[in-house]
Amino acid sequence: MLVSIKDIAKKAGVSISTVSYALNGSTKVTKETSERIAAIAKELNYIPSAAARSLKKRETKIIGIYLTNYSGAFYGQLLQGMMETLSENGYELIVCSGKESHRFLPERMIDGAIILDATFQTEELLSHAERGHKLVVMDRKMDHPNISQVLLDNKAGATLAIDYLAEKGHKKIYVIKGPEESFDARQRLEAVQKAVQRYSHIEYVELNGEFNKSSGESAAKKIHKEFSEPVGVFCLNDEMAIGVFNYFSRTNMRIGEDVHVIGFDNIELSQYIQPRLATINYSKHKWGALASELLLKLIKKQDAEHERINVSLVEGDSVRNR
Amino acid sequence: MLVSIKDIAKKAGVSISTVSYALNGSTKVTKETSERIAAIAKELNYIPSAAARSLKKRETKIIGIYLTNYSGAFYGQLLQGMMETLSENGYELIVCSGKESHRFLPERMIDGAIILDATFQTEELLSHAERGHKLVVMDRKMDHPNISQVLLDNKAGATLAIDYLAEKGHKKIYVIKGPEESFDARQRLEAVQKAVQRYSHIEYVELNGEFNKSSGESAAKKIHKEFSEPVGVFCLNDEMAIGVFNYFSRTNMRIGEDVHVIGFDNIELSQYIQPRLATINYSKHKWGALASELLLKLIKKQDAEHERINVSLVEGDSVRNR
DNA sequence: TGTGCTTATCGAAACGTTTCAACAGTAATC
DNA sequence: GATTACTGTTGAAACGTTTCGATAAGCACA
Repeated sequence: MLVSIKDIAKKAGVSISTVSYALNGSTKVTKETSERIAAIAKELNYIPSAAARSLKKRETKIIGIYLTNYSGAFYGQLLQGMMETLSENGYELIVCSGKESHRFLPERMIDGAIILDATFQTEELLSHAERGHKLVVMDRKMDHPNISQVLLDNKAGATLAIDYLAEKGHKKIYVIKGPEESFDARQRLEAVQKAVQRYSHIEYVELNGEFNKSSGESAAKKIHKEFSEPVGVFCLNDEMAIGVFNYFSRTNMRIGEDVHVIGFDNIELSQYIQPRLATINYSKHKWGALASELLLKLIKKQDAEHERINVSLVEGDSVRNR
Repeated sequence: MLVSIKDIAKKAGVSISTVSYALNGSTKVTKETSERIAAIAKELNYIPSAAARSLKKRETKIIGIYLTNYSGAFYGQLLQGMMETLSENGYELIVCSGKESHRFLPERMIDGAIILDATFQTEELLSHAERGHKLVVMDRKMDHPNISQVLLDNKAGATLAIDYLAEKGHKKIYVIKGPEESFDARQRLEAVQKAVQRYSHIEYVELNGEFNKSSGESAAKKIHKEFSEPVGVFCLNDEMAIGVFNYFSRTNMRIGEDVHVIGFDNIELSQYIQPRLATINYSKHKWGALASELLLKLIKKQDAEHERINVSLVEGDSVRNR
């Protein structure tokens, strides 16, 4: 027996509409009754039903964040950034992951969603936007009045990394790529290819990677096999760089001497490993917060906006002069 | 204009109840009409309204997880563990954090909640349980038919740590405590006090800590000031141990020689810092998964259960023989 | 006294489901 | 041929809100 607006109405001797208006702070209802109703509501321990409200108002005050997996090292900070902005504005965050969850976006009448999940087809997202759903994408470029985007400046980051290696005198550079599905990986790789062309004397080799430690290790193994002179290695994310560290720690080769490594993401770990990993930094917290802000704007019927998160170089002893 | 069950009914020339039964796979409705309805539903691009269903059925298929903050190092794995079990069973996970979110538990008619948030008062939780909410607590002991609990074996862990230090010949042991609100911190401290009594020759000192890096650093500073001979330090979590590492890396004292450190949690970082941090390990993934399982059981009207997560010692060069 | 205006309150419909009880229609049983 | 039992379908109420349009009361003014 949930206590509803109806019970309050009965006890207060008014109609349910009055109660509804009162509880929602409408100016129509007189201050006197309004206070009386509030008192009764508290007394009866009234709790509004979010479901009923959603049904009627066609809004849920819920935002969905879609991730592929969140064991990844920086999702914590990302979520933290989102939570802060969202909860300040009365929204809650629902975290969705896995194939099943796609169903969820339309069914829940979620007010909006943030996408960081390559398993979504762009057409799928487009059709949601077409139906009026508000989206923010963090993992692809899209152009639609219901879709905002906030992307990393991957190009600048990758260029920074290559320049750094070149500047330190490296003539042979390996790049450990990311998964084909990842937008960030593709953008970073593209920028690398462009950057490397500017240095005609540099020998440049691409290796496959999957943005996780074990693929970093496998790549490192290949580098080890054909090793003859000091090389630079740009890992398209830090996680793989850790894998490279792991591999070479079991050999007689030294990071920062024989193998010079730079990563991307500046995850927390990177500052603790020895030697400190050079990498490309950006604020995950800000990234999440900005995505949320854009989404809230979009929900308030404002226009789609496109933002970019700046990146910067973090030097570290994992890269030294050749 | 959302397409509803009503539109399907009209198009199929049947009543809305038949459509509802058909779509829910009731055996009452004949296979023939059932298929016809399904076809029409697909054709019209029908999407059920979760809000309407929730309102009527009084269930949401949403589980809430309440956290204080999730930038903490192990929340990723924890959430991952939860997500897996929950989504297999058709539930979604809504992550709640911050004072505001307390309101959320009753309003959303969430089917159940997992609590890992010391800012909840135990009485508050009790009253929710009393109203019929299903809860799993991971951060306190509670006994109620609607509340299951799954706790770490903090006692065993803390004892393991002290024994390890004692075994390595340490005669002076510092303990860096956790925040007073934290159940885990309290349990660990209690066990430490008990364990230390068994070694009458050990000098034992408590220092305050807040489970974060900076409080680890402050504690380290104190240790540094009164330093005269090699000491053992048990940090009640790894995060603070990292703080201790940070502090001493700026001094001329060496971890594993002058200061011997053991932590608790075995966060990912711990295996990468130099020297490897000795610590107490347990599976965060399993912890999360088990909590979810218990909650699902509870929702299916089964009894409350209490489970315990085992811990084990991870040796590391941050603790050596004295 | 009647007209018009404002203000506080109310009734009722609507949101999209689920599900109980009722209902025909057919088949089975005596 | 009457009773019973089952089967597939239906109507209607209910879940707890919001909100539009109507209504009544109060007041000022002519």
